[in-house]
Order: sequence, then C-alpha cells, then structure tokens
Amino acid sequence: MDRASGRGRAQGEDSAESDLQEQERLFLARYDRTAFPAFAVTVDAVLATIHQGRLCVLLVERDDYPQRGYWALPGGFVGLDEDLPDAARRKLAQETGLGALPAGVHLEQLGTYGRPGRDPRMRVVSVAYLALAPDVAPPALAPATAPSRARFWPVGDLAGEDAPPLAFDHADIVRDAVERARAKLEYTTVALAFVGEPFTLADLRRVYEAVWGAALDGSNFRKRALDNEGFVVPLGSEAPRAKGGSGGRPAELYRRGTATRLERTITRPRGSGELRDSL
Amino acid sequence: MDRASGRGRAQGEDSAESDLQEQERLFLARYDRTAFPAFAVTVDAVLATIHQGRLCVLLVERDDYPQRGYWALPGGFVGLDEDLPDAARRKLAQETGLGALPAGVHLEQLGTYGRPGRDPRMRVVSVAYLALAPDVAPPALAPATAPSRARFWPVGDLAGEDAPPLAFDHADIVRDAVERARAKLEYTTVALAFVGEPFTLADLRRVYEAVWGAALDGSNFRKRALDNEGFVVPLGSEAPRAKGGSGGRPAELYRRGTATRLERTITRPRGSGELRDSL
DNA sequence: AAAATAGTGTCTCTCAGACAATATGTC
DNA sequence: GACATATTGTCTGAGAGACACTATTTT
Repeated sequence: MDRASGRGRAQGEDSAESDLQEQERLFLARYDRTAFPAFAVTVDAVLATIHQGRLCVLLVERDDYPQRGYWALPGGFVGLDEDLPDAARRKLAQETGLGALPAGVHLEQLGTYGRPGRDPRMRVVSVAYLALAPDVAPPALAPATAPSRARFWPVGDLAGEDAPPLAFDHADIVRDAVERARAKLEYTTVALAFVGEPFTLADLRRVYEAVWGAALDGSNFRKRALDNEGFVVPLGSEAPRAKGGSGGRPAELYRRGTATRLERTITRPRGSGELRDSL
Repeated sequence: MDRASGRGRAQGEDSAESDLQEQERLFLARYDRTAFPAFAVTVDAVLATIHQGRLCVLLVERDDYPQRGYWALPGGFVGLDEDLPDAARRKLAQETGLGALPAGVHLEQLGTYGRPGRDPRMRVVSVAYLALAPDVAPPALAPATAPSRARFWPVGDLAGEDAPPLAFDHADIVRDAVERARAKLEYTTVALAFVGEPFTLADLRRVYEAVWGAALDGSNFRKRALDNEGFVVPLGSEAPRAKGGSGGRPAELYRRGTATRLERTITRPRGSGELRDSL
C-alpha cells in the first residue's frame, strides 16, 4: 500500500484523493474479517548441511498424531502477525535447539505446497523454505531436541528400502529442495553457506562434490572459483595446520566474498546428481 | 499420506501397525479443527504474453475497496477444497473472459507473498503464479471483462511517471515474474508457450527479443534452436503466406517439440533486460 | 532492380575439461 | 623415500558470437 500510493499519484493532491482514502477507511471499518475460507498456514524448512562428505537434511520424528512415527521437516503454524521467513527461522531454531539461527545461514523460499488433503486434519497450505548451513557439530544439536528425535539424514539414504517413512508430502519437498540446491550451486555463491570461515578451496570443492555427488577436478575448480570476482577472498597467504592429518601441501585460506551470483558458472559434470541416482 | 505409508513400512504387517492407524483415526475424530490461526489464502496470476513485440502482463483495475482504482493482478480467494493451480486457472479464466484457459498455456508457481500488513483487511498469504500465453486477440478479451477494466500492460510501461499505480505488493510480484520468465527462456523451452502453432523460427526469435528486450542474431539463434533436440519440430517444408506483408523469403514452419529443458542454453546478450532498464 | 526476410557457411576467440608438472607437507 | 594434498601450467576440442554470403519473396 505504501509503495503503490507513492508511485503513480501525487499524494494528497486534491479532495478526490482524500475522499478515496476516507472511503477506504470506512470500508475497512465495516469489513467482515471472517468472510473468507479459513486456511491453516504453516512453514516447513529443509535445513541442509554437509556432514562427512554427504549432503544431509534435518528431519524430526513426529511424536504426535497425525503421522506419528513418521519423519517430517521442522515446521509448524505461522503466527498471524509473523512474517513467513521469520516463522521458518523460528521453527528451525526450535528444532535445532539453538537459541537463534546463526547469522551465515542461507534461507530462501522454496515453494508452496497446498494440495487439498495433504494434511488429514484440515486444509493446510505450507510454505517451504530451504536453509543451508555449515556442518553443525552433532553435540550442539542433540540435547535440546530430547523430546522430539531430530537427526540429519543423508539425502542418499532417503530413497530405497532402509529409507525413513516421510510424513505428508515432505518427500516431494525434500526432492525439490535438493534439486534447487544442486542447480543454484552452478550460478550462485550459495555453496559458501555450507562452509565455515576461514575455508580452503578444497573445502569449497568438497561442498560441490557432496551436493552433486560427483568428483571435480581440483585444478579446474580452482580456476573457476578464482575467476569469479567476489566469490572468495584470499586471506593473505595464511597456512592452516593439519585438519584430518594425512599430510600434503598446506592450503591457502579464504573467506566469503560479497558476490551473490557467479558470472562464470561452475558447471556440474553431465549426469551427476540429476534426479535419477540417490534421491 | 498414501505415499509415505507405502514407503518405509510394509502395510498392515502386524497389530502394532493397525493399532497406530486406529489411534490416528481416534485422534482425527477428536481434533479441534478450529485451533489454528485463520489465514486467508489467495492466488495471484501474472499472465504474460507478447503483444506487438513487447512483453505484456494482464492487470485489472480494482473497482472495489481496498485499493480501489489501483491496478492489480487477477486473483482471489482459494476455495477450501480447491487446489492452488486450479484456483489460479479459474481466476485467469474469469478475468480473461475465456470459458477455460487454453490448453497450451504454461502455468507455474512463482512464489508466495505473505508479509503481514500487505492487505489492510486481514492476514493474507498469496500464492503467485506465472502464466505464459500466446498473443490473445484483444477482442476476445475485452467484452467479458466489462465490469472490471482489464488490459495488458507492457512491462516496460510499469515503471516511470506514466506507470499505473499497482495495488498491494503486486509490483514486487510482477518484477519477480518478469525476472523468472527472462531467466527460464535461457535453459527451458517455455518460450514456446508464447507462440501459436505453427510458428516460424523468426516468430520464436521475436519472443526472445521481446522478453529480453534485446536483438538476437537470427543466424546464431537458428543454430541453437535446431541443435536442441526436441525443442522445435520442422513441419515438412511448408511455406506460409504473407503475414505482415513486406516481402522476403518464406520461412519454414515448426511446431513445439516435447522437450522441456534446453541442453544447449540460449544465452541472453550481456546486459539485456536484467533489472536495470524497463521494469 | 531494390528491399526485405530466411537460411547457410565460416572465422575467431573464449573457455571447459583433461591432464602433466611442480610445491610442500606427513608418515 | 613413498605418499598425500595443493597449486600451477598446458593442450585441445566445442561452442558462442560476429558476420559474410546465398536464397526467395514483394514492391
């Protein structure tokens, strides 16, 4: 409203204009605020991270009906005065047990799932969000989520015989989320959301490899990462100390650049993680 | 529910399983279906088409409060038993005055806009859709929409001094829609939704030029269009008769292929319709 | 013939991908 | 030294973009 009124019309220009505003006030005062179909609106968040070289998503085992015992995305009702992304952040903070979501976490809207009957209780429209975060130390996650069992599942384990049963249409949402993440790594800098600072180019490359489920040539990856202005920023020529242990030349350290899009895309190997394998 | 239950568990395997189903039935029977914040859910559709070489979107001048006199996207409340895309289709059919939306129209979810306060009446969450259609003859559109004034606006005319005032946050939605359309022309076949069948490669190229607001080299465009398996299908060597009139070698005719993605992308000229110019 | 539009062919420069070679650490 | 990892350098083939040229029509 604020935006529109400031656009095409000069403000308070004459009586016709203020007349309109007066009539709008009257209209709103008389408006029956219950005269519409009542929907429940929820958010569901797909929190993805890289753990042990695998792309994982956070799922919570439902301890209440409906779909008790099924695994679901963290989510829940949106408050009537709450913005949608705020609701997603709130639910994620609750389920991960962190007071608030760390600052570097990437959050974007994924899509809205509102098929009638997707929830047996009532008509629910769920706005799904995709969140990307660096590998969280499992101990930080476990204790606060004592009542409801939460854990990160490798997306590769969500299909097949030993896969957990997913509640509602959450399998669809996870599939769309993984697809989105895989695609956006090519032309945006969101891969940075998966690494903590500082990081090495090998760390960043391993993110791509985990998400795409394919090996990348270190040499060519480096070229493209460095060719992209504002993607990664070298931190002097610092040299880190042993991470895993097994030797090798020490890597240079980097921090995240400010760019959000890659002008020279980092293309995934043909036929890597499309839709066929893993999930 | 159907999907999940068939996944991780064998069905009706033992009494524990049927016990769970029984308890879920009981839970649902007792569930208080009013114990959630009541949202209004609407759909808004951005119907885009190419008219006279320009990308246009359908807007309706509101004849009722709130935001009377402002231009809005076709849209409205979703029915409690209505699927979201169905609601978008229904609203589009109403506003365009067509009985039903033509078959070839492309419809995809764009995003969900739910900022508190975006509608002064109540908390409204609106699921926006992007629809792409061939140039509709204006006479087919005009009469049925007599009460509410509807017209196609060139997106280039939606910014600047003479722009119509847009209701609510519809300027945001249109901006996102145009951005989405411009991006998807590069790597999908959605441009086909803008042309009627049969079409010439020049017709298709003009779609790209209109959406991107930049001229393309006919020769290179042809190469990429034909190199993409399943994008366009030549219809023998038919030759059409004068369209505009002014001479020239007759073009070959094509119909839409079945592919939905382009493996060899059609890249837009650097700095064409990004966000800066036009909208 | 001139103009207009469609279609073909060619050249060049960039870049992605493969991979060889070198640097620097651990065991 | 053997091995592991990071970094630098080189080669080649594919493709994008520019553009010259041919083909077929109207005026």
